[in-house]
Amino acid sequence: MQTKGAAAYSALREAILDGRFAPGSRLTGQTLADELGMSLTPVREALRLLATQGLVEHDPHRGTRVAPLAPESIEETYRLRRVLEPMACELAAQHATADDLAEIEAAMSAFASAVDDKRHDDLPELNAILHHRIYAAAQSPLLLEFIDRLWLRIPFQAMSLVRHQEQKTAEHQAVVTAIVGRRRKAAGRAMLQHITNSTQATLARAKAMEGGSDQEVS
Amino acid sequence: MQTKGAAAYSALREAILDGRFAPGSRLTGQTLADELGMSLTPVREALRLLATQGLVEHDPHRGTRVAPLAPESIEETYRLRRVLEPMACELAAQHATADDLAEIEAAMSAFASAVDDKRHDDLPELNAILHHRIYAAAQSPLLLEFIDRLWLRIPFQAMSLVRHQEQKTAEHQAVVTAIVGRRRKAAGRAMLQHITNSTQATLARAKAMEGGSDQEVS
DNA sequence: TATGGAGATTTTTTATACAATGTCAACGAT
DNA sequence: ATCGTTGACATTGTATAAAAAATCTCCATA
Repeated sequence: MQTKGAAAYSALREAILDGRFAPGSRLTGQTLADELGMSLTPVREALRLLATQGLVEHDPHRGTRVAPLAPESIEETYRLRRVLEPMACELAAQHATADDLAEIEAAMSAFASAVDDKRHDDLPELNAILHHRIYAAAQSPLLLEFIDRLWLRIPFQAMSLVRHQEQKTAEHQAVVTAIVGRRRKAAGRAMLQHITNSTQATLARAKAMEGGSDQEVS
Repeated sequence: MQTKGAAAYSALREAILDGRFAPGSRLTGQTLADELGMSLTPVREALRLLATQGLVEHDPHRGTRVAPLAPESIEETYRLRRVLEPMACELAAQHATADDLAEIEAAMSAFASAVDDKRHDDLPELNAILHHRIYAAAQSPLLLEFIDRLWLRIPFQAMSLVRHQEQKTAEHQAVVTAIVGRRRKAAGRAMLQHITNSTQATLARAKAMEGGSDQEVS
């Protein structure tokens, strides 16, 4: 079983990304501890972790509040994604082991099947797994960690808007094919294209719902 | 007065970077608490913070140990530096405020003066300040954090080898001039050149001293 | 001799109690 | 009437103690 600190962390993280806490609202330790059915200590730990990841802001002796996630921070996230994730794909095309490739293709099939079967609820998870496996194949732990940090800032939630899934599948397939074929530059270009397309959709959607919290992912 | 958690953090951080704890050695909470003259709680907090920054590794119920920085990770560090730091320079050229530019030029002068006066001991510090101010001007907190992470992996220490300081000054000056002149691409190129040159020196030096710990920086 | 496990020990994790600090409202002075 | 001060209150920071988990030791057994 995971530690309570970890449990508190994921619970709070999910709650914040789901928008269950209004941005800027205060998070008092004891209250959260009561709600989560645990003591103050693990809750504090979770809050400190969230603070280092920028999801909450903490001032000594003054408390922690959920970070008001500015629209420009979404832009920042995607700017970094456009640089780091294609880079990871290039490295993956160079350095992926046979095992890596097998896992990537398995994740690709799983995603494609879910699209075919219209299992829309599974898509965010499968999408995340596919991306993560690709990046892991780059054999660059620090780069992987940075990318993970970026993904922490992408709220999953509903992800109910499942239009264009066929296009996303095609884009994913292009990336995977390039990596398996060891075509370094092509892999990077394909991922850049994929992210650019997603960005368009996300920013448009974010603007449309104006302050709404769920977004297009991947 | 700062909180004890913060005090513990900086104390441990400095100790680790100074090499006072051997990489891979175990950091047990109670022991550290005794040495620092405080209780376990703030020490734990500090350790968690250090873990998010990659200076220590933490496994649940198994303890935390100082991260063993692998030699191949030097290469990884520089690969990411070559991407992220030029990117930050481009952004700085676009978004730096008047205050940012003033601080950058002040840091530039300070570095140049130190070179002229042969105050070699001050150079690593001044170099770090200059770089950091440039990156801070990019107005991209997350990018700044990533770059800080990279710099954590560059051991400072001796840095006694102070050859080529005139060249480094010239390279710095080129970056600063481009940023002040709002020449985005030129700023990125100049920094890339600077880092590439440093990389050559660093890797050569690292290979030469084979396992030695101090390196050419910037 | 090698192996496997029960108990002891160490270390981490969590809970609870206490201290320190900041906030806010009521009050008084200018 | 406004501004500053004081004190009660709420909340965070720290210490200490108890609980849980992992590791280690050592002996019995194959």
